[in-house]
Amino acid sequence: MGRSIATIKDVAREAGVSISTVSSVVNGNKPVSEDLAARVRDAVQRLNFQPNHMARSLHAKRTQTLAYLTPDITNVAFLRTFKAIEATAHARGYSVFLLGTDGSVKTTEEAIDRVIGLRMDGAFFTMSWALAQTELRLHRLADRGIAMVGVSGSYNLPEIDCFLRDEEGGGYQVGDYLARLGHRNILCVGPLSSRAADMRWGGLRTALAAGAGEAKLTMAATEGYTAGAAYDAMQAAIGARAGFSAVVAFNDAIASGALAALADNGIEIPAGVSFVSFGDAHMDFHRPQITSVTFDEEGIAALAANRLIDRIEGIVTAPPAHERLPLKLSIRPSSRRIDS
Amino acid sequence: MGRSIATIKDVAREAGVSISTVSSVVNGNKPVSEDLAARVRDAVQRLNFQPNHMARSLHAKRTQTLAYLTPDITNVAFLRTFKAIEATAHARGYSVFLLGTDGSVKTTEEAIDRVIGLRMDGAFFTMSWALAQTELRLHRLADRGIAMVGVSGSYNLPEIDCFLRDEEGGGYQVGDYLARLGHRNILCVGPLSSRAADMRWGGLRTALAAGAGEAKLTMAATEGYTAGAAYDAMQAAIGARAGFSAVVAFNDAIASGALAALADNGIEIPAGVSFVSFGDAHMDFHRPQITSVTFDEEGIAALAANRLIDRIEGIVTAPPAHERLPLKLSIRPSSRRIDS
DNA sequence: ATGAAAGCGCTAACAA
DNA sequence: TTGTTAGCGCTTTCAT
Repeated sequence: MGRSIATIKDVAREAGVSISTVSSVVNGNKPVSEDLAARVRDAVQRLNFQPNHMARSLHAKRTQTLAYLTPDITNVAFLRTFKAIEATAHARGYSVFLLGTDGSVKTTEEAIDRVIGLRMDGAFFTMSWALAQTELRLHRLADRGIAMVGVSGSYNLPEIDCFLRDEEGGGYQVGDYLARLGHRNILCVGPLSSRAADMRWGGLRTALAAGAGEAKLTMAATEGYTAGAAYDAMQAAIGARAGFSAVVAFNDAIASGALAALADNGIEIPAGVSFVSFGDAHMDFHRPQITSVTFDEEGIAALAANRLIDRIEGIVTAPPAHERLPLKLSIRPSSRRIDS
Repeated sequence: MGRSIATIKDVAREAGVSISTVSSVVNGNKPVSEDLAARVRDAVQRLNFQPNHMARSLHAKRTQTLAYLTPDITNVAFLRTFKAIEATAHARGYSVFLLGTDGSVKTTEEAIDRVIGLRMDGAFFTMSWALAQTELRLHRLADRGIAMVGVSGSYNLPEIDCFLRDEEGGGYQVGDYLARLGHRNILCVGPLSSRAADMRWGGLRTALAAGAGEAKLTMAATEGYTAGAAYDAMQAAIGARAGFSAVVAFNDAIASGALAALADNGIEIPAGVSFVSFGDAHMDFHRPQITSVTFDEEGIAALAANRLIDRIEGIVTAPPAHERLPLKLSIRPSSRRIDS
């Protein structure tokens, strides 16, 4: 146990060469005679040498670490994004920290402090509401030359690359679909004061207006994004006899709470009511399967990761791009045609 | 943007003091006259100085970073553990990397490489099967003085502190409960060659033997831990008319696949069959609610995190402890009494 | 092709 | 109390 870790110096001594020669061999960036190179490789092997990352970073002023900030590390969609980001990052030699913000400004600030403190090279942001509140302080990162990109979420920050979802388009697809099935009274369950919600419900409303003369949209507002809140909101809506033939849930967590409330009231899907969700592919095994708006998390993640690293490494210097990636409506048996 | 980041030197110049004075003020470990201290704090403020973590670590030979290795970063139970670990770690000044191993030896090795490469101070391991396979190579960490503790999972590694779950006790509770309800034919869905499975089914069997003279345990083996695999296994068991009155699922992912298969075959819970799961509290909103074995993830995580850090900081030097923390059976409406 | 030496930003002896 | 200085382990000129 006492055996201390081998340094480049130890390797140099062991191989009988200078430390700069060792460095050249290890990094393979400077020509070295085969003879010495072999001896160095040998010594590295014997001593189990691994370059000290701290020393390297200190010199390079780069740490090869990134951060992924997201409001809820428990949300499967974000996790899938993280995983994909990590894969790309690892492939390019970067490690990434998963930092939860709990959707609170304070925790977000702490996370940002951490990014700065650890001198991370870049950060991915889930473009959520709390983040937008923090926006003003994001310059702290920019000032220090820390690269940033936005993923998922709905807020577009003009200063940075953003790879977001076409929420409006997604909402439109849902509305269009429901309208075609003959639905005229739709209950939306989800948070009220969220940009994402505005866009989703907005798209929905547009489609309804276009496709189905008279249509009514009722809101069942949840406090926050939890299944519990959705359960309560749904119970309230049922109690109020809101009179709806279809329910649209803001996301899978919301969906699962709403579905539970529906079940507890003996309302069956799709017989009693049709159900659609903005899904995180969380509920593949729910029965009946839920029609939902899905998204290529992995694709967007790879895009974002490569862009961030390209910025860091100076490969891309163009002005920030703002992309809205398409959502797809996966139709499953949770909705049915009704007679008007 | 071009503005480079302030170093301790800049602060020293700005405040008109020596760098060691700045250091003392920043770290508050050496007495400094109020006059100079104030000037330093001012300069720090003005220059927005934050000590360079790399430089610090280089000197300290400590990075204040930890790793949490787990087979599936998508599993809610592990994530909750991670979150709790992170909370404790942050409170004590450490950051933690979430590293997925996909339950594969190769990926686990890569994760270990990363731990070494980044010179992390310690690592949490989910004591899974793949990890046990890697066991022999874990000495690479030990050799370098990297602290380790095991959490969750079932494998006890004698060399390190382990905070595991009392799987057998959990299994026993399930068996006891089911036996009391009169069940004599029980189907177990889950992986076959897993230590955790052995222990869970073992406890179950013991309880059955103790409580219910003749009882039959049938295995529906899944390949891996996915809901998809469970769905297939359950379908097969139903097809084989295995004749069971109760199903016990290995975990929530398995449960969700099995439940889907049951539903697709028109078998209702608990009317058609009783259902119990080793749960990750993933399914609070499933209907009917599932009786399940639950666990205090947060508690174990805090325990493990504090222990790991205590080891790193030399606060604890006692020989490795091996604790098995109790599981609790949360009874919900998914099981019913049957007549024998 | 090889090596000596100067930092990278910080901490901690050691002097003053 | 304050300042000077020698590293921590590595990369990278710059000589040789």
